[in-house]
Amino acid sequence: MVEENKKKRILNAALKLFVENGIDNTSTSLISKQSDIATGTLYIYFQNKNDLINELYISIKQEFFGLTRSDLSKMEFSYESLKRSWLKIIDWGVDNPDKFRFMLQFNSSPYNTDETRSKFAEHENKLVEFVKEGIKNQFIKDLPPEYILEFLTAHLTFTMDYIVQTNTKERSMFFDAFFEGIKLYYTS
Amino acid sequence: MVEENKKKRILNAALKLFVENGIDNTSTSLISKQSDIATGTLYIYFQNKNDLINELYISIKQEFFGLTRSDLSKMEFSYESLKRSWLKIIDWGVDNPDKFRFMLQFNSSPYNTDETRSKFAEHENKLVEFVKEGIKNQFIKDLPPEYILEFLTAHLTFTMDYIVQTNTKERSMFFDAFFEGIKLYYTS
Amino acid sequence: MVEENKKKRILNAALKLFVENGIDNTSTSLISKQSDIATGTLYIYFQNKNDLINELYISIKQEFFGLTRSDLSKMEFSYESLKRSWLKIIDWGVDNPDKFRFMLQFNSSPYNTDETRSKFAEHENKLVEFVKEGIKNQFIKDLPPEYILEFLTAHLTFTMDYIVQTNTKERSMFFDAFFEGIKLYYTS
Amino acid sequence: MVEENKKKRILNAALKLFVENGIDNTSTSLISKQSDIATGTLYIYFQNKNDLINELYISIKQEFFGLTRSDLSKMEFSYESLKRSWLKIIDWGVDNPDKFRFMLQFNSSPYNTDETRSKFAEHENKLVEFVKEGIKNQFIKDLPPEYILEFLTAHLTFTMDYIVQTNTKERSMFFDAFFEGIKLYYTS
DNA sequence: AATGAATGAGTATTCATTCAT
DNA sequence: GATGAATGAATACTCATTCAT
Repeated sequence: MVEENKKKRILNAALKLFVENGIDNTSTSLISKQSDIATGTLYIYFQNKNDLINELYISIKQEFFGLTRSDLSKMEFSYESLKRSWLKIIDWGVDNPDKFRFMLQFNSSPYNTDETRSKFAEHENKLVEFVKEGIKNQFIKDLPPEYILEFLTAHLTFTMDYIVQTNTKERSMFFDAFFEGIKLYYTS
Repeated sequence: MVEENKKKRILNAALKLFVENGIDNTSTSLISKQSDIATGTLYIYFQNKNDLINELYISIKQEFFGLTRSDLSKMEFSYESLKRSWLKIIDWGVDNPDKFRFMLQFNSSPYNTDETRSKFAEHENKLVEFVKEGIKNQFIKDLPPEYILEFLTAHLTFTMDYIVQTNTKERSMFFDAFFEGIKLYYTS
Repeated sequence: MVEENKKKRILNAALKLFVENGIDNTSTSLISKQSDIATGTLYIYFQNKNDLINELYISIKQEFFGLTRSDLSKMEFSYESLKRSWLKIIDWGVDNPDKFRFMLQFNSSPYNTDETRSKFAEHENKLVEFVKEGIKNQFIKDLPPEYILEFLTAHLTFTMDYIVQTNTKERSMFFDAFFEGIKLYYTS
Repeated sequence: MVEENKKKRILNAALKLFVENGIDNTSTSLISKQSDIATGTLYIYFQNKNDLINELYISIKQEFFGLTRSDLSKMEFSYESLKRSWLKIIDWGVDNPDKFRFMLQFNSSPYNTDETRSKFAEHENKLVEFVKEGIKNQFIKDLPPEYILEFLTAHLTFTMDYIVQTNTKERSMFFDAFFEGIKLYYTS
C-alpha cells in the first residue's frame, strides 16, 4: 500500500531544503535523510529529481490559484472583490512563507519551462477575462490586461515579502498603492 | 601585467551562460572554453566560482546604480525627476537584457547573502533619503520608504520584462501606473 | 502448492528478456513485470537472480541434450546416424532461436562456471565414447575426441545462426562441410 | 600534454578485468584503481564507459585484421596461402588470449551494434572476394562465401581455445580438419 | 601569467533482495 | 504462497579546484 503520507513527507522536506539552500544545492540524498527514508525510496514516489521539483511546484501553484478560484468565477470586477482576493493571497503567503518563496525561486529558474507554464493556462485566461471586464466597465485604466496581471503579481510578491520581513499589520494602504495606480479617474 | 581584457572576457562569457542555463548549470570549464582560456586561468582572475559570481553581480549592480547616481545627489524630488531616472533605467534594461536578467536570477538565489547586500548600503540610504524628501514635501503618500523603494524596484523589473517581451514603445502610461499608486492627492 | 505454471512463466519471460537485452541489462523487476507477478514472488521460486539464470540454462541444455540422448545410447557410429542427430539439433535450433541464443550468451559469460559445466559431465562422456568408437572403427580421423566434439558444437552453432539469418533450406551441404573435415579417407 | 601511456594503461586494465569478470561486472572505478588513476581521469581519455569498451574492441579487432591484411591483398587463393594466414592468427591468439577472449565476449554482447560492425565492412568485403576467387578457381566447394567465412571464424575460435587449454603443439591436423571440409575434390 | 591534465569528493539513479502484511 | 514498498550499497559520471610545467 503506497503511503501517501510518505510522499507528503518527501515534498515537505524538499520544500524546506530548496528554500534554505536552493534547488541545485539540495541533493536527493539530503532530502531522503530529512524525510527519514532510504535513498531509493524517493524514486518510488518520483521518477527523478526533476519530477519531484515539478510536482512540488504544481501542487503549490494549484493551492495558490485555488485560493481565488471560486471567487473569480462568480464575482464581478470591483474594488471590493479584488481587494478581498488580494487579502486572501497575502494571508496565505504570510502563513506559508516557504511555499511562496519556492514559487519565486522556481519561476526564475531553468526548471520553469513552457510545459510547466502551459499547465496553468486556463486559470491565466480567467484572470485576463476578469481584468478585461474591469477595463470595459471603466473601473480601471485601459492598459494591456497582461501588464495589469503582472503588475498585480509583482505587487503581491514584494508586498508579501515586506509584510513577512517587517511583521507589519498594515494591509489596506498597500493594496491601495496598487489599485490607485491602475484605477480610472472619471473625467467629467 | 594582468590582462584586464581577459577578465572582461570571462565575465562576459559567464554572464551569457548564466542567463542561458542558470548559474548552477554552468560549469567553470564551460566558461573557460567560451572565454578561450585554459581552465586554470580562470582561477588566476577569481579565487573560485563563488567569487566570479559575486564579482559579476557587483559590477552589474554598480553599473545599474551608476545610471542614476549623479541625478540622485543633485535633484530634488519631483514627478519629472523621478520619471527621468525611471526612463534611464528602463532604457538600460532594454539594451542589456542579460545583465538585467542576471540581477533577477542572483537576487532570488542563495548566492545573494547579507554580505553582498551590505555592499550597496550607501546607495540604498541615498535612495531612502530621496524618498523621505518626497514624503516630507507631500509629493507622495506616507508609506514606509523601504516599501516604496521595493515597489519601485518590483515595478521597474516586471515593466522591463514586459517591454522586452512585447517590444512595445509605450513608457509613460507604465510609469504613471506606478506613480499614481504612491502619489499624494491633495485634500484641501 | 507451488504453481509450476508460475515458475514456467518466469523462466519464459527471463529467456525472452535475456536474449533481447542481455542478462545484465535485464532487471529482476522487469522479469517480474513481464511474468505478471510481484517482485517478491520471483524469490519464492528462485533463491536469487544467479539461481534463475543457472536454472534457465540447465533446463535448456537438458532439453538440448535430450534431443539426442536416446539415439546416442543405441546407435553405432556412422555417417547416417551422426547426420540424423545433427539434423535434429539444427531443426530444434531453428524452432527455438531464443533458447539457442541464450545458450551461446551464457557459454561466453562469467555465469558459466566450472560448477555449471560439471552438471553435464555424464552426457559429455557419452559423446566422447561415441566419437572414440568412430575413431576406432576408422570412420573418422584420429583427432582428440574433445577436439572433434568442440568442432561439432562450433559447426552446429554457426550453421544454425547462418540458417536462421538466411532462412535457407539447405542442410546436407553444410553437414558434409563438417563431416568431410573429420572423416578418414581410406588409404589402400 | 596528453600522456598516451596513461590511456594504454586504462585499456590494458580494462581488458584484463573485462575478461576476468565480464564487462558488466567491471566498474569504471575498479578500472581506475587498477590503472592507478583517479576516477575522473578515465573520463579525460574516454567519453564514457561505452566508449572505452568500443575503443578497446576496435583497437583489438584492427590488430586482429592487421595480421593478415598485407597477405590478403597480394596473395592468390591456395591451400598454402590460406594455411599461412590461419597459422598467423592462431599464433596471435595463443600469445594474446585476453584479447582473443574479449573479442568473443564483445561479439556476443549487446555492445556489438550494427554501427560497430560497419566499421569493418571493408575488410569483410576483401575476405569475401578472396573466398570467391577460391570458388571460381575450383579450389573450394561452391558454398555461400559468407558461410565459409563464418566457418573459418568458428573453426579458428574453438581451435584457438582448444590449443590454449591443452597447450598442444599440433597445428596442421587442425587446419586440415577445416580445409578438407570445404575443399573441392576433382571429379574427372 | 598561462596551461590543461589530474584529482576525488559528490551526485542522481538503479536494482537485487527483504519482510511486514 | 503472494505482495510490493522499502532498503541501501553500488554505479557511471561531473566538476570545482590544484599544480607541475
